[in-house]
Amino acid sequence: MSLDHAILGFLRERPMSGYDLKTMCFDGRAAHFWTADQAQVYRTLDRLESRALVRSRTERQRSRPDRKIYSITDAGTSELDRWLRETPPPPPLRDPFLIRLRFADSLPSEDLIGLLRERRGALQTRLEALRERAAGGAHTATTPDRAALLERLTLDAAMADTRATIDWLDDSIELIEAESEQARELPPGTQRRLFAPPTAAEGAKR
Amino acid sequence: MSLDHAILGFLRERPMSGYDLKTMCFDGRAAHFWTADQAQVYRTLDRLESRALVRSRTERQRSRPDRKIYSITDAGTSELDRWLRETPPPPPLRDPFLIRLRFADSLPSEDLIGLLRERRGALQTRLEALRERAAGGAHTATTPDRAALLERLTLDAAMADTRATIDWLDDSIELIEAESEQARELPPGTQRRLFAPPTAAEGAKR
DNA sequence: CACAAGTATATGACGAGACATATATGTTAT
DNA sequence: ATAACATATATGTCTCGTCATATACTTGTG
Repeated sequence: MSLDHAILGFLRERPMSGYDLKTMCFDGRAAHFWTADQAQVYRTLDRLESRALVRSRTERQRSRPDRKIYSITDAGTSELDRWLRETPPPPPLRDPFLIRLRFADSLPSEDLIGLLRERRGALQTRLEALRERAAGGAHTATTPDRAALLERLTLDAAMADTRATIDWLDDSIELIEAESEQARELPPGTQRRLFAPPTAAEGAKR
Repeated sequence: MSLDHAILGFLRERPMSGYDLKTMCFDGRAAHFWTADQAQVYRTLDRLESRALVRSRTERQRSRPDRKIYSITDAGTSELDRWLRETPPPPPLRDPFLIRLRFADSLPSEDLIGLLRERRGALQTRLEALRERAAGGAHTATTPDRAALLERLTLDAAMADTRATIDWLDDSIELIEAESEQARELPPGTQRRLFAPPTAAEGAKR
């Protein structure tokens, strides 16, 4: 259902072809909060048209394949506005990386830390890409344009999320390093232990 | 694939039935990073057994339905350890709420802000639940147990993520309020504008 | 006594999403 | 020349995940 409304949203801004939606939107402006497969975009457009939420006209091009330009209908606009007011509960968090981490106690400490550092690197790269997009973005906080502000906020969300995860990884690496030090000092059997704060990271925020 | 390995991970800790996996793990200890439908758990166990990664024995109970207790095989343990070392790129972010936000410029400011506040409330509730779980958790940062530490880190991840999103929502609400003030002062046509920092929130962190 | 809830496993049906492949044409690079 | 690439749409197929439903026994509640 999400993809349906994402497409309605983009088509309300301007009519577009499936190709445009895929390349400009789901591989571009929306890539940091929603992606979509090409096949899925076309099939969703079909379905939306059959429900009369969008309509299409074929645009003939010289020396190019025809384009099917979709535009939103009044019914589509109503449906979008109705959907915008819904407040479904946030979906449960699901992160495959946390599955890996949760069961990685069978790995040597070095490998485990390597795993976390690798992930950190990937997220750092992602964060830099997001920052570049934000810098080049339309709404550099001066346009009194609601849509541009909201687009900017979606980028902020992605950046906030990525940065928080990086910080968590840094804290986690430290904790694991401290714990593996400790294990070296106190070989199995010796069950005395050093003090460590409540896994740090968890200050008295909010 | 993720569910396969989550199940292998839990079964490596101790043999369990599908019912246990569903109620204790995917509705309990793992719920903050992975969930699974009951039907999917049983079907995945079937598949893992047919691949000889787990085996089952039927435990007869008096005055209760039989239980099929699954345990991990050597092949299962190898597969889990192999998988643990994989470093796939982080999956693209996907957040249905951000679709809604992105296209919510057709809503009146009050409704838009209501949407954000509602979400904030839901996340605050989630955060409190996570904090309780963390407080009651096994690893209160004193056990020198790698598995308990890693379990704790997954909770930290969920809390960090949730808190970051709440902070972002607070910043966003402020920005939208500021913008809608501004719009009231400068009715359409009047294209002068007030100063606003680069959507705040984006300090010079990291 | 009826009914709901807890324990326990299983199947049918469907939608969402990913991947591969097919088709057609023109331009650009090797 | 030929291959690769960009433009443009479409279909087949598969996995993952969700929802509904079926079965069967027991305990607790009204």
